[in-house]
Amino acid sequence: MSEAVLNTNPGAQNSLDPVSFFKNLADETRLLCLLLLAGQGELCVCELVAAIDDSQPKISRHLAQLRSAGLVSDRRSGLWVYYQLHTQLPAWCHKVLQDSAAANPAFLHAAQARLCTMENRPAKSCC
Amino acid sequence: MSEAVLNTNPGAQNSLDPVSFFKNLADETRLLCLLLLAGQGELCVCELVAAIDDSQPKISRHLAQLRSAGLVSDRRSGLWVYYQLHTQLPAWCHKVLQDSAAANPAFLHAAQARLCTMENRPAKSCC
DNA sequence: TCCATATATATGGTTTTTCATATATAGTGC
DNA sequence: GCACTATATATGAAAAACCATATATATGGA
Repeated sequence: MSEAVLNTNPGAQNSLDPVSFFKNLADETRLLCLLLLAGQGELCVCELVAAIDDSQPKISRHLAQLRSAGLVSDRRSGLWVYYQLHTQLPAWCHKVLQDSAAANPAFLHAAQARLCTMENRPAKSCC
Repeated sequence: MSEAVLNTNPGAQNSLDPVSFFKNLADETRLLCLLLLAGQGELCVCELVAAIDDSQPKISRHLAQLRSAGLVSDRRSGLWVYYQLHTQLPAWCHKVLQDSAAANPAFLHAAQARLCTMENRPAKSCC
């Protein structure tokens, strides 16, 4: 999967213009997904659904948007699809996400708490 | 002017939530305004109109939105109204703007060039 | 089959843009 | 001082474009 690419030439990673990038951050659901992924490394859809406490189609749709913009990549493992920040995300985008997460703990707190108390988490993840 | 404030208690500056912040950056006109202001310090409306090369009402509307969100402040000097990044902008927001400007020279280049060759600039500004 | 995830369609809502006009200040001549 | 004109900026209202959500349905692996 994850056929979405930032651009066709694999070397340079400059096709993500700043306006598109910020458009993707300008939604609570997507920003939560990105900042949670920035902190946790990799999460499957059901973990994001539990953390953000919203409907599965809604989360899935926003993840698809982030994927087609090249901000995240996905991999399937059995039933679950895991998302992470795209490894080829430009450095400045990564920095913006890290800085935003660090500067806004209150924005992430509830979601992180729900993630940590989630029952039957599929992976060996943290917390 | 500039009755817009980030919040009512003058001390803490936390009322700007990250989603609202990024919504304000998620538009080409507004992002150009912000990044130009981040680089130039202070610009009047007519300079921004010339740099961005768009209609005056459009620029004015977006500036009003940025002002009411608390991202910029304005002061009138004679006929001209000068805008700058709000001095009480949270540090992480300032950082995001600086990093974005530094990482995306191509996004700003044309506007900066138009600004520098602008005729009859009102102020003693740079270039 | 069941479960996790993705997608299609319809709909409601928000954002953006444009045009025309209004307001504010400055300058000039009287 | 007052009237008139010019320039800079702001705003009201309507149209257009865009975005997000819900429901229902589909897909694909175990």
